[in-house]
Amino acid sequence: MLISSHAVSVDAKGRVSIPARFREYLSAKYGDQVVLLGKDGCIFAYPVEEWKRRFSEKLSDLSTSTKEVRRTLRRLYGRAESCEFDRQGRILLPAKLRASSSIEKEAVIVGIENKLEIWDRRRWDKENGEAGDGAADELPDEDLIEFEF
Amino acid sequence: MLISSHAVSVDAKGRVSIPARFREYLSAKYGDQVVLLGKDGCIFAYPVEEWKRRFSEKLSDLSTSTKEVRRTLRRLYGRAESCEFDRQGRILLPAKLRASSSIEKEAVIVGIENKLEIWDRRRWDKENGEAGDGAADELPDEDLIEFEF
DNA sequence: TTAATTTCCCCCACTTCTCCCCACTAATTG
DNA sequence: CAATTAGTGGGGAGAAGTGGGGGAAATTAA
Repeated sequence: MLISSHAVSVDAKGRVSIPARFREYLSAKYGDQVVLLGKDGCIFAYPVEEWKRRFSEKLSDLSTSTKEVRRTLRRLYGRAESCEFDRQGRILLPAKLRASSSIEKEAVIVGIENKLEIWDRRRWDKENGEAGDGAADELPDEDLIEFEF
Repeated sequence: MLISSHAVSVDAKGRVSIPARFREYLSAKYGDQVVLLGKDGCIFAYPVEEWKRRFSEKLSDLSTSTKEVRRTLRRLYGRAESCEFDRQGRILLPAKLRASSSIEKEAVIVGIENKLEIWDRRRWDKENGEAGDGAADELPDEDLIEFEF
């Protein structure tokens, strides 16, 4: 299971190091290929098997006979990017996705169960960080969480 | 699995470079021959085996005794074009198909599971791009996707 | 049948980008 | 505190994308 967040830097070539713990888990369980998808102002990184499970498998049997289905597939696949770890355990974030998620020099990588999210650090702090406004108290009550998400 | 979109240029002779990742996947899995078919204002490119799987095999079983079936086959096969990669990994888009899909100088090639789509860049941006209309939010929610189709 | 024209495809040259490798620094562990 | 691992950064080789020249093949015309 993936969990926790790490601040990392984005180098001039647009690469980010995937924290070792995440990488070990991903490689062992899924292999080195991940699928990136810009969403919610950040980048989702699915292990490719996880992507297939969530999307391909559900969609591949669907008839493509309606225009609406073809359109949805286009948007989903067209915005995704497949990429692999380099030998240093980094991935290259395509310029397109960096732009759409405002990621420049500092990023935050968050492990969420079986995918990663990659955020621009400022945006992460602003939207999800624990700025001194007692945000910690805003965490959902465990007893309620199962109904809320 | 094919995934992601790439902007490419169309040269004066009507050729487009198929991005290396797509080409590798296609050649390894299917060989070098693809079948082009104009549809939805773009060009669909099926690996020939995929074409056969989708159409030939399903249709050859059908009786050709009805006029309606014969007519459908005529339209499908009549509009399709077979072509191969050249040594530089490019394909020549027949003028007919370029015209019907408005492809001129800039194109976008999209990998969608097991086929490619080739779009005029402007049309792609307009119909499927992420212009600031919050289009990203239109992506299907993973959890809902199975119920939507 | 030959000549003229067009189409297509191979090859080459150039630019850009990707990824490997190496080196350095920071952090972690024993 | 030493030793190992993790993260960061850049140089450079090779691959990928682009565009054009030229020749072979096919088509059309004479």
